[in-house]
Amino acid sequence: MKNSGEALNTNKEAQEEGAAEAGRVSSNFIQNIINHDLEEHVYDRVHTRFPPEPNGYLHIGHAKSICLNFGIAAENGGLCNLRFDDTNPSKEEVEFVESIQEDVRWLGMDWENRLFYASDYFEQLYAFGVQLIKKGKAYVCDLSAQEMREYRGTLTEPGKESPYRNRAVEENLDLFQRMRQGEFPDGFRVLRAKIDMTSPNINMRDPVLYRIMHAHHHRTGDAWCIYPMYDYAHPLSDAIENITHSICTLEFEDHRPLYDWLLDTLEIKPRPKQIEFARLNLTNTIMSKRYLRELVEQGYVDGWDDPRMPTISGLRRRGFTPEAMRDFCDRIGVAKSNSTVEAALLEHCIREDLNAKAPRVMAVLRPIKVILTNYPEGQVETLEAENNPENPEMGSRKVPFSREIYIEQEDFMENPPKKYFRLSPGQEVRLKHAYIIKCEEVIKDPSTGEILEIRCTYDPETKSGGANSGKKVKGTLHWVSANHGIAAEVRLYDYLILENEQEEAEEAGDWKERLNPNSLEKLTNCYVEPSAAETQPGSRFQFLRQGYFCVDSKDSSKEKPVFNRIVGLKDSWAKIKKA
RNA sequence: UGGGGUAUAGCCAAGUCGGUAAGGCACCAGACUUUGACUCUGGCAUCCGUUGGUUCGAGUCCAGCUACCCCAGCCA
Repeated sequence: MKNSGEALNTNKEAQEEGAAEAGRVSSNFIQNIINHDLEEHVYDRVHTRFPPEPNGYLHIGHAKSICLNFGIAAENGGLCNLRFDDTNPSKEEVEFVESIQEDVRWLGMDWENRLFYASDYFEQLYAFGVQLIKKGKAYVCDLSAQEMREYRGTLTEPGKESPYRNRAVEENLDLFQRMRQGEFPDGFRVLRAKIDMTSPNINMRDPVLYRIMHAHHHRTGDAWCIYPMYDYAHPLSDAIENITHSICTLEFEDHRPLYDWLLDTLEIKPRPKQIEFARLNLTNTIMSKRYLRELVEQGYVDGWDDPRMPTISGLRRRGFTPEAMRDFCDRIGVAKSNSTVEAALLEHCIREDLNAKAPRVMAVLRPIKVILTNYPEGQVETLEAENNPENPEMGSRKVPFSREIYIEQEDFMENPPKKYFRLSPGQEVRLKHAYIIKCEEVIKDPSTGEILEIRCTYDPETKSGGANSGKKVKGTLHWVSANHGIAAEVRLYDYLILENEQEEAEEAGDWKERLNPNSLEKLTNCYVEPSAAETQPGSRFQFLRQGYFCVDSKDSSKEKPVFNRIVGLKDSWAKIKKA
């Protein structure tokens, strides 16, 4: 048996290990509270929970909460439960309990054998209700919803007491039991806490604890026709699971007095502590469940897992890694001020992760043909190409080279501006892993002026890795051999929402006006080098000089590979061009 | 005119007993470069919403003011 001193020590060690692993000292106000609680022996352990309602798909805001709850537990040698807050059957579905588990697992979190449902506690919750009635702290109220609203008062005016407030305990007990029995229709009566109708905090004006709802519950079926409210079920579920720190978002701050009232009234001894933090806001996207649903239902996107969506499933399909997501959640921090994190930080996190992991490959998205006039017809060379300069252990691959190749349209300009390092008439560039070539002639369609092909010569002395490969040129281009390239589709994603700096009008409904009409660009005439086509859905690459791409998990096939752009590479040329 | 919160750089965010403003992203400059990437180096708050006060000393303590967010579901 450990004494509390040892337990504390273990916690501290775990915390230090966690911090060391992360390479930084984790410091946020929640950890400070926990440090204090451990030192003062308010608790001798840490137990958190992630409590989603299964009424939709998880998004990156939930990821913040998941990382926080599981992370805080891990850093303090504690535990974190996954609990479905399924107290409103009219909104909840098994489809969501499944997708939520998939998403939490994908993020790398392990709830072990601690998967719970608030609905598991319905019987206990009912018993607590009976206790409250017996203590004279709850009563059955017959006011209609409309009447109750009127009795509640307003933000500035106190409410008034319900005429049913002083019913006898026996009558309340009888009525509550008959509510459960299904004797009354929906909305006919409710169970209410008896607190204070004049409280300046509206949540304390005799809040509803139970409502009648003849609805089929995804787990309890038709066993119940009364369902507990969040404010009632949550603190008690926390207590039942021996949660120490119940972390939720800011809008529940006003509910904490009720949370505490319930636990104190029921004399639950080491009371779990509710702590509120600011939810995540991200630029260039929307996070509200309602708006996300509109995007899906009104066809602005292809579904909840559309790669442009901020849902976990969307980000996963886009090609984000769990590691990058966790890193992001670490970096944004946890505090109580409403804030909006720039999308650039998320992009940085995925770039940093993939820079180390993703094999390099060459792909031409908007091809233009280059003919090497002095390269023997029919000859094919197999060039050696490193897979990742950041990580030599990733080895190398073979890339076929021949007389006709494709390069990127934007890598050639007939009349280049200053500082243009790429191909233009008379200029030399290196073809990555291959030779230096020189542009000799531009073939155009005589009627339209469109460039049909570029004729170049190559310098056989400059083969990469060869004795004379040291020659320096300004530019290096990626390319794909015309006869060997695999045709592919590439989907370029951009922000869903455009931020207009000038207009400060950010009223609730106007997000649709900021929808980016170009959030998806499909390129169907792309060529990737052969090695990129022999892959599994979900595998990720860096397309040299372009960005990070992921084989689409739904639409890609052997015959026609489909790649999603996860994020582009940083592009300082784009900045120079603009200036 | 009620209650609960929050204000530190363009964006996040540390700042524990009051001792002279961490870190990251973004941005700028340079080095390196067979990816205009990566990496590296340097720069980027005389100042902490504001006005006063206490103090040898205030982002931290006190008082006032201002701005923004949340709350009147039988949603969570």
